[in-house]
Amino acid sequence: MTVTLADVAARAQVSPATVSRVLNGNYPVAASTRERVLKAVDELDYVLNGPASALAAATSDLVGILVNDIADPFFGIMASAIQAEIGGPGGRAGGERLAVVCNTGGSPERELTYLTLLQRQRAAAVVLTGGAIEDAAHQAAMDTKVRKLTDAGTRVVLCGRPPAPETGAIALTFDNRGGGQELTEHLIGLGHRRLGYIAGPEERTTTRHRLEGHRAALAAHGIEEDPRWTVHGRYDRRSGYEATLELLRRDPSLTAVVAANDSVALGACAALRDSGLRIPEDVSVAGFDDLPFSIDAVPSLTTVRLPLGEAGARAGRIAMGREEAPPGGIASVRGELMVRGSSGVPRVS
Amino acid sequence: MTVTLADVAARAQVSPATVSRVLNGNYPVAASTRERVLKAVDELDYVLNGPASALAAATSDLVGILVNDIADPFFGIMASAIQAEIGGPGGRAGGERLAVVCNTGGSPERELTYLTLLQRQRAAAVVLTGGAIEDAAHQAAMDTKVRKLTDAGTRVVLCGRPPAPETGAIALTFDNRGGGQELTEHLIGLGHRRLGYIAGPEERTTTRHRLEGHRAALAAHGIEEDPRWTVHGRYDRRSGYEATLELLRRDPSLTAVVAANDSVALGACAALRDSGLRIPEDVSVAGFDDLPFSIDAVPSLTTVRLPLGEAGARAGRIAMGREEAPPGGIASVRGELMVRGSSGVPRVS
DNA sequence: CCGTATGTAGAAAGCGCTTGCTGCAACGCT
DNA sequence: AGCGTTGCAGCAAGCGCTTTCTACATACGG
Repeated sequence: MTVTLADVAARAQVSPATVSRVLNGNYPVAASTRERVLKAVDELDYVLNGPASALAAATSDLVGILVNDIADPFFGIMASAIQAEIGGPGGRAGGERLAVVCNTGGSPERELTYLTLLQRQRAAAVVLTGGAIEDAAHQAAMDTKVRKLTDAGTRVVLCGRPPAPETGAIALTFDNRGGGQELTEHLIGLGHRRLGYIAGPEERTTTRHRLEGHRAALAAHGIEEDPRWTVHGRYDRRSGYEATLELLRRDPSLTAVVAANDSVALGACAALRDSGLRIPEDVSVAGFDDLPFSIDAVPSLTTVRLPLGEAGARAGRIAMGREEAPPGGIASVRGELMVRGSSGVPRVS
Repeated sequence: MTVTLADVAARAQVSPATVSRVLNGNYPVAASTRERVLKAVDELDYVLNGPASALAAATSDLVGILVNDIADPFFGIMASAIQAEIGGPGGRAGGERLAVVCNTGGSPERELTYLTLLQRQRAAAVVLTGGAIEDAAHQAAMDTKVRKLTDAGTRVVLCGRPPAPETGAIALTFDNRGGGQELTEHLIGLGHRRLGYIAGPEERTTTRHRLEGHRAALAAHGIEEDPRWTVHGRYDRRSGYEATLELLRRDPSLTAVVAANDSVALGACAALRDSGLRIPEDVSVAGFDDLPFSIDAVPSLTTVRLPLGEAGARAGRIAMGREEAPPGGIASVRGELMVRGSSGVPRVS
């Protein structure tokens, strides 16, 4: 059978208690004893029984990271940063923490399920990333679940997600509204007056915030928005392609298209090109997020850079208690406007 | 304190054993009793203690998925497919399986560490994705570790990774050699005779296999390879950009550049463009993998499509024992040549 | 030289669950 | 009617750790 603590203890001629203490390093053990134990551990190739340890200690080394779509670099970059900060030494029992990412696929049910699963595993912390779903019932369910986790001592931090008051969770929100506004103001500054907007799925907070920023910019410059100028889609390229065609059909005189994110913007570029329009001479395009591929687009994409890596790292540190939580448990992270080749002055009409 | 099985039992007026059996559903329980138990579970909002359960049952609901780089869609797509197949109902204790992805960042040490961590958690299965590192010591260490896992009853499957004989792991390998050969033959068929090759990191099996395929194609057509035509880099765009510049410096007369993967190919396109060369009129470019963004490149990328999603799904099913392992525990998955705009007949020199 | 503080190790009681075995009705068979 | 089945439920023994409490040296101050 597998080697147990007792086997190690026998071999090192000490009690199981001592072995446990050496491994956990939270109790004085004489250097000579420690050495003997470590030697036995090594010789027997002992691997701690995680469940047993977690049961006895009432907490585990597991940390969960929830993402909407693991195939989307937006989440991949964030998850990578979080995991880098969380994983590694520092766990219990002389071990590493096990930072794991869970892919919800954007489904509210799976989101909840994963939370339950992590609760069941007695996870040490949980980081939730990405925009939330604006459904009252689901949000309420999430909030109670989160509350339960924090009550049980699991640290919960939200990264790029709106705060959840009264749940004990710490939030690092992206200022999507501000970024959206700045982006559209840039376009307006170039002279655009007829701007199409490809929004994300209606039920996501991110979608609403970016759109609100866009509208705030229009309003600030006295531009009256034509209802035909906004189309809702998904956060992917395909959707951007189709939405752009629809936009063009509704109003061929648009001089700029603002997309919900970079993937959508790429789709928009393709659609424009396929429609025989040049970027930015005929139509300017703008994205959001500044994912790595955005700079490779031809022309490269004007967008709002979100500090995904930095925010993720910070969220990770907070989850580990290595960095203080922001005052009030809420911090807003700003994006940075990246002006590149896909936006230019509008054609004279 | 938290609700335990005993609390539920008390409330339902049955023994803890019965509650456990209802939850696990692996033992006959009278319908009326079951109902009473379920009601109590619901009323008390009971969440199973995972560690306790895993300890007693000597196995857990955890399934690990190891990836080299979570921010890379190549792995994201595969991980997503695997997770979709593995997660969800079917776990023990009326529960879901917890499919988690672990980001090794391509580091051999972290790869090993994660395996230990998963072993410690008594994971039910582990899926390893991506090419392996060609370092004898590391491979030996990995093999013993894997052997230990399979011996302990953890199913291990390799997805897009070379087989590890004698370890008990099941392998679903990508035919990188065949794909690489087919790709280069396509270029040769168009008339190219001077082909640059941007390889991945030297120590990865994937790199070697793709390069071998490329060389096999050259050899098959009697083209003698100039050593200046091959450059090694990383699997990212940046690397592709720099490598292409280097290639151009070494031999400006190249008419085609074959890249280690699509990201590298994108970088190559950018470098060529920045050097005033047209694609494919002046230089043809080819990638590998066919990630979603490849079709958006301008011109769209000629590449080899790897069935990432299908392979991942299959790996997931095998890991769950829901699909039979291939004969001999090894299967090779072929890629499909996608001829698109980035490859054309060479300019007349 | 004795009482007390100090440093280190062991004994043992769980942590909350699973499961082999036992117990007991109710049932059907001869 | 007697007895082996069958169907459900409970008992209790762990699973392999952690941790409190106890025990024993040794060191130290008065």
